Amino acid sequence: MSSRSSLYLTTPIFYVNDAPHIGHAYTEVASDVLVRWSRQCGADTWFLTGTDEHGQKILRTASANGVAPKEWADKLVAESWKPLLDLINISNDDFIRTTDERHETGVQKFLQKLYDDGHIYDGEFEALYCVGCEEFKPKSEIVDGSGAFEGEKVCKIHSKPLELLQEKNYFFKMSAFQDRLLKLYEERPDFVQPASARNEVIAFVQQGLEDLSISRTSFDWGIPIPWNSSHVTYVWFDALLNYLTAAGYGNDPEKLERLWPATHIVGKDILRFHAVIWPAMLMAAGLSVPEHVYAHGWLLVGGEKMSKSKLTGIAPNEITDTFGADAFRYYFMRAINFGQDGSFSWEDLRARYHAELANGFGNLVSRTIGMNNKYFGGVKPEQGELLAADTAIVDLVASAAAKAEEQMLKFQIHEAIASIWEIVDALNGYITEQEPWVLAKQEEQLPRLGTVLATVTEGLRALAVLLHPVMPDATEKLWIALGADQAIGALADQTIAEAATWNQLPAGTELQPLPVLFPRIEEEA
RNA sequence: GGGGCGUUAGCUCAGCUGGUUAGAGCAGAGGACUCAUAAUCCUUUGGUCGCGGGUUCAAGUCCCGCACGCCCUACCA
Repeated sequence: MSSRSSLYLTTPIFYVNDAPHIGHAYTEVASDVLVRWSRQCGADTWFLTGTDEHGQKILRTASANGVAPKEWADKLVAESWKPLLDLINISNDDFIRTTDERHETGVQKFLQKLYDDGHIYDGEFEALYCVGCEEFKPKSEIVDGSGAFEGEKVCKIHSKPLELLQEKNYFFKMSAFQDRLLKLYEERPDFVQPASARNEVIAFVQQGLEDLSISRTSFDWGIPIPWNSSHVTYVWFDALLNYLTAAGYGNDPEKLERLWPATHIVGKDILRFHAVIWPAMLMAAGLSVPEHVYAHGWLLVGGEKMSKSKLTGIAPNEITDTFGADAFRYYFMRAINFGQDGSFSWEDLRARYHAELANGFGNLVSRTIGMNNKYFGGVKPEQGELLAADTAIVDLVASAAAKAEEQMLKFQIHEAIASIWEIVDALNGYITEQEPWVLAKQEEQLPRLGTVLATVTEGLRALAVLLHPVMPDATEKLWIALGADQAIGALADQTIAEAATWNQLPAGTELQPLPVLFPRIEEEA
C-alpha cells in the first residue's frame, strides 16, 4: 500500500467444497489486521470476503451427498464459512457469494461487454478427457501409463487411458495483453508483492501467454454465458469477478467509483490468476488494474506444506478452543513472516503464548492495574515532572508507532508487531527499574510514584490502540479496565497517528476490574 | 528436462551493495527483586554460517561443483 487515503481489501473467496483449515483462517486474519489498522489510520476502508460456489467439483460433491449444489453451498456457508469469520473475529464489511444475484448479473454484463468489444471468440478446446472422471484433465493429473497402457497417457486417478476430445468453447484473448502486463510489472514494481512473487509472475508471462478458455458445456453448475446459455462460465473467470461485482459493478457506479481499485491478498498458489489473468480481464474491460496483489506464504507443519491428506491439516477451532481467537491472530501474525512460508508447531504456539502474551503483555497489564489499585485506590494517578526515564518511554512509544505504520504499509505485519512489542518490553523494564513498590514505602515519593504509574498506564493506553487490530478482544478488555471507554471513547475510534500522544487518559480516571487477558494454559493437552 | 529459492546456535529466524571478536527471541544456566498471571529485570552457556573448491588483503555475504529440501514450468476453487 503506497498511501493511506483509502483501502478496498479483499481475501480470496473460498471454495465451499471443504471445511476451513488454519490456512484459510491465516489469510483472513492477515487481511483483517491490515484492514483494522487501515481503519484506525482514518482511511476509507472496505473489506470483502466470500465464497466461490460454482464448478464441477461442487456439483459432484453435492450430488454425492444427495443434494442440489446450491443447497450444498448454503449449508457449508452457514455451517462452516461464516462461523469461521466469527471464530477468529473477522471484521468484513461484505460477504459475497458467487451465487448471489448481484454477482451473476454482474458477471454476465462483464462477459457481454468483452464479447461486444471483441475480446472473446469461439474456438475448439482440445484436451485429454478421462471417462472415469467425466472431465478434461489438467496436466498435473496426467501421467505416463505402464503395463498394458505403456506409452499412453493415463489418468492419475483411474490409471486408464485418456481420450483426446474436443469441445466448443469461448476464449478470452488474453495473449493480446502480454505486453501491457509486462509493462505493468515494470512500471509498478509494487503491483505484485513480495518481490519473489513478482519475479515468478514476470518469468511466467515472458514465456508467452495463450488465450484462456472461459466456458464449459459438459455441466451446468455455473453462470450461463449471456449470448449462449448452453455454456456456463469457467469457474475462475466467474470467481475473480467477485471483487468487482461486490463493489457495485454493473449496478452501483458510485460505489464502484469509491472502492475500485482493490488490493488483493492471496495465497501464493493462486497468484497467477490474480496477477496475470485478472489484470488482463480488467484491461479488456477498460477498468483499472488492482492496486496491489500480495501473495503470502504457506503454513508449514513439520517442514511440509500443511495438508489434509497428510493429516497435518488443523481446524482453526482446535487452536482457538484452547488459546482463544486473539492468541490465534497474534501467533500467526507475529511468528510468521507474511509473504514467506512459515513453520507452525504446537510447541511454538504454546511457548509464544506464555512468553509473549501471558508473561509479557498480560502480566504487564495485570501488574500495572494492580499497582494503581493498591497505591492509588483504583484511579489513574497524576503525572508530575517527567525524568529522563519517563520521556524515554514517551519517545519510544512514538517511534514504535511510527515504525509500525511504515511496516504495515509494506505488508510487513510481523515486523510491525515486533515494533509495537518494543513498548511491552520497555514498560516491563521501566517498572523494574523505577521500583514503584519501593517508592510506595516513602511518603514523600508519592508524586514520583504517581508519575511512574501514570507513565505506564499511558503506555498501556497506547498499546491498546496499537494492538487493537491484532487482538481486538484483549485490547477491548484492557480499554475498559483502563476506564478509557468512558473517558476517551470507543477503542476502535482511536487513531494510530494519535496513539503516542501522551496524557490522553485524564488523571483520576477510575479503573475497572481486569479479567486475566491470557490465562496460563496448563500442560497436558 | 528448464528456471527459481532455501540450508546460520537445541527451536524459530535476522544478517543490505563482501570488512572490526556472526546476531535476536524462545529454551537452558546463574543472580536480583516482589507490584504482577511461580511473573519481571540483569548476566550467561551455546554456532568449523549444508559439503568441497575458487576469487580477494578480507566471504555467512561473490563464483563453480555437490548433497538435501521446497516452489514454478497455464485452466490445481
